[in-house]
Amino acid sequence: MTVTLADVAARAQVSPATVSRVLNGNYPVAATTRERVLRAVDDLDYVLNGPASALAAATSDLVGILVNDIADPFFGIMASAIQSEVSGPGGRAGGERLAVVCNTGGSPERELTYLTLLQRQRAAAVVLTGGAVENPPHLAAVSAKLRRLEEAGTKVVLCGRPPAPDTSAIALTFDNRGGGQELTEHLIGLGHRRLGYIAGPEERTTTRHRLEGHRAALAGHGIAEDPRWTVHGRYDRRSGYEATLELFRRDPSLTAVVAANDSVAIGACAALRESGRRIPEDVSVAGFDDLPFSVDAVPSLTTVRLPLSEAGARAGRIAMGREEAPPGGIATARGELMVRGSSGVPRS
Amino acid sequence: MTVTLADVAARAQVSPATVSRVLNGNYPVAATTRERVLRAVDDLDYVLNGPASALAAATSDLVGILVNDIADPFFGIMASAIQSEVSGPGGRAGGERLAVVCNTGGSPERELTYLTLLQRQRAAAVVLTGGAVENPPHLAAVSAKLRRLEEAGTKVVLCGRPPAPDTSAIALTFDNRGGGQELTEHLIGLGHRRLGYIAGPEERTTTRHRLEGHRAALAGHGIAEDPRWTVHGRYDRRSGYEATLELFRRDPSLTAVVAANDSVAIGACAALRESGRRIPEDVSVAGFDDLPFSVDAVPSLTTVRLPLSEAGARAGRIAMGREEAPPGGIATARGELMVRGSSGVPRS
DNA sequence: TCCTGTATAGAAAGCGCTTGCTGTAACGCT
DNA sequence: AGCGTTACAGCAAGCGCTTTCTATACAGGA
Repeated sequence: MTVTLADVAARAQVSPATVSRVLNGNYPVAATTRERVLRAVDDLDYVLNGPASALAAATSDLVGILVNDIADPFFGIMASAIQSEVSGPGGRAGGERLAVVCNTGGSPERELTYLTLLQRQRAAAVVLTGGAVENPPHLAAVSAKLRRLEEAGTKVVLCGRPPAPDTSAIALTFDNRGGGQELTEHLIGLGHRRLGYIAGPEERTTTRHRLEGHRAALAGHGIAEDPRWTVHGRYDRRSGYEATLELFRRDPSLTAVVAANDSVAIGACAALRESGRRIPEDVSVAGFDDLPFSVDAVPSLTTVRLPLSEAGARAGRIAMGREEAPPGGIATARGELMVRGSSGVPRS
Repeated sequence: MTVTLADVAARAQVSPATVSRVLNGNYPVAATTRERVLRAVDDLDYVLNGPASALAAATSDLVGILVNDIADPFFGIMASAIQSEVSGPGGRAGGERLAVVCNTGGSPERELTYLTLLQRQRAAAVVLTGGAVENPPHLAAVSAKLRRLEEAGTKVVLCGRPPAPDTSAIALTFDNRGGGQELTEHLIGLGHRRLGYIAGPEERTTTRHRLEGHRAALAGHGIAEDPRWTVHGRYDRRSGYEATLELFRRDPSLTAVVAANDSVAIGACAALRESGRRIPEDVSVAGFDDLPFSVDAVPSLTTVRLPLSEAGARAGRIAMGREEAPPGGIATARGELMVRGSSGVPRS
């Protein structure tokens, strides 16, 4: 059998209660006794039984991080930042909290399943990252779930995600709308009037907000939008590649392509190159997020930088109660326009 | 208070034992009773108490996945594959297992801390991904930890990592040595005789094996290696950028740069471009891993494709006991040389 | 010297679930 | 009719910890 608290107690000649107190350090224990207990723990290689401890104390050291796609650096960067804050300051996995990343794959069902699993584990906190699916029943289901989690004492933080109605979840959102608008305005400023837009999956807040920003910019400059100029796809390179082909099949006269995110933009670049169009001489391209590889694209990608790491870190700290929640429970971070080589004046 | 099993039992007019059996489905229960219980569960919105269940049953549904850097797609892709297998076939997060990704940041201490945390949670399985730190005391500590985990009934699988001595951990490794050799041989075959090598961090198995392969290729073709031609760095873009500058400062006559991985190679490309060297006309570049963005680099990157997703999926299945372990507990996957635009014949 | 206060340790009652064992009908067999 | 089976359902004993409450010892004050 594995070593139990009682074994340690026996070896240290104290009661189990004392061992527990030494381990938790939340009750005065004489220095000599503590010594003895600690040595016994060491001698026996004792490891606390998490479930038993969680059951008795009605608390747990699990913190859940939900991401849409763990293979996407967008989420990886946020998750990494959240995790390092959750694991304790100083970068050590101290504080002894187990930060766990759960990959929903963007599926509403899996999102709910993971929330239930975390609820079952009585997680100390849950951080949901990235855009939400905008399907009303699902939204309601998630809100209900979050409410129950909060009732059970789980701290809920949303990172890069709009507020959840009827919950007291803290929301750290990105100004996707403003970023999208600024980006398109940059292109318009360069002289572009015929802009294709490769949007993300439908029914996603991120998709909608970025697209709204784009359209606001067009409208603001009196540019009538052609419905052929918008294509929806996934948030990946492949999708950008295919959507670009489709876009130019529909209207070969486009002078710019705005993508839902950097991965999509990279795919768009590939498609343009293969079809013999130069960037940015023939067509300008813009992305969103400013992921690490974007600066290395050739030409480097014009995009909107989102403070993923900062937001993640903050979300982690709030989840741990180490930072106060923003007033109103909502904070919005702006994106920063990064003008690089992939955008230029259109060919006349 | 939250709803307990007893509450459900009361509402369904059965004993707690029966409710437990309905929920676990591991004991015959009359259909009508089951119905009644299920309805009560639904009515009360009951969620099992994980810790209590784990304590009583002495098992848990937690599966740990250790990665060096969650923001790096290399690990993201493996983690994603592992997780989807762990969460049950069909992609649903069914099977009700909580696959948790733990980010060690490449730190030996955090690796051990996470292993202890998982041991504490009595994890059902643990998958360690990526290269190991080759520091003897640390190696021994990890092996000891893995042994204790196994004693406690935790299944241990290594994915993309060499076998752990004195444990019965299943190891799914990559043939980094062979891949490195093949890659360099490709370059030599093109006519290169002066090759720079940007290695990963020292004391890492992955770093060592890839470098060994490179050197084996050189030796096999009678090319004497200049110590100035090897620089160590981190596994990221930045490191590749700096290392390349250093490499050409030391020896401007190099005709090829082989990088520890694709991110490093991308950084190398940026440095070369900025210093006015064309790829591959002036200098050829090669990476390793074939991450998704590598094909989109300009020119696209010559590299070695590793079956990350396949290996991860297999590791996940083995961890779940859904696939038999390979004979001897070890399986090695070969890399596939991907010749693309970044490598060419050297300028004469 | 006696009493009160302070510091420390122990006893024991759970936390909410699982499961071996013990009923107890209903059924089919000889 | 008698009895072994089968099919469920319940009882109750933990699982290994935490924590409240109680006990003890010693110090200091009156």
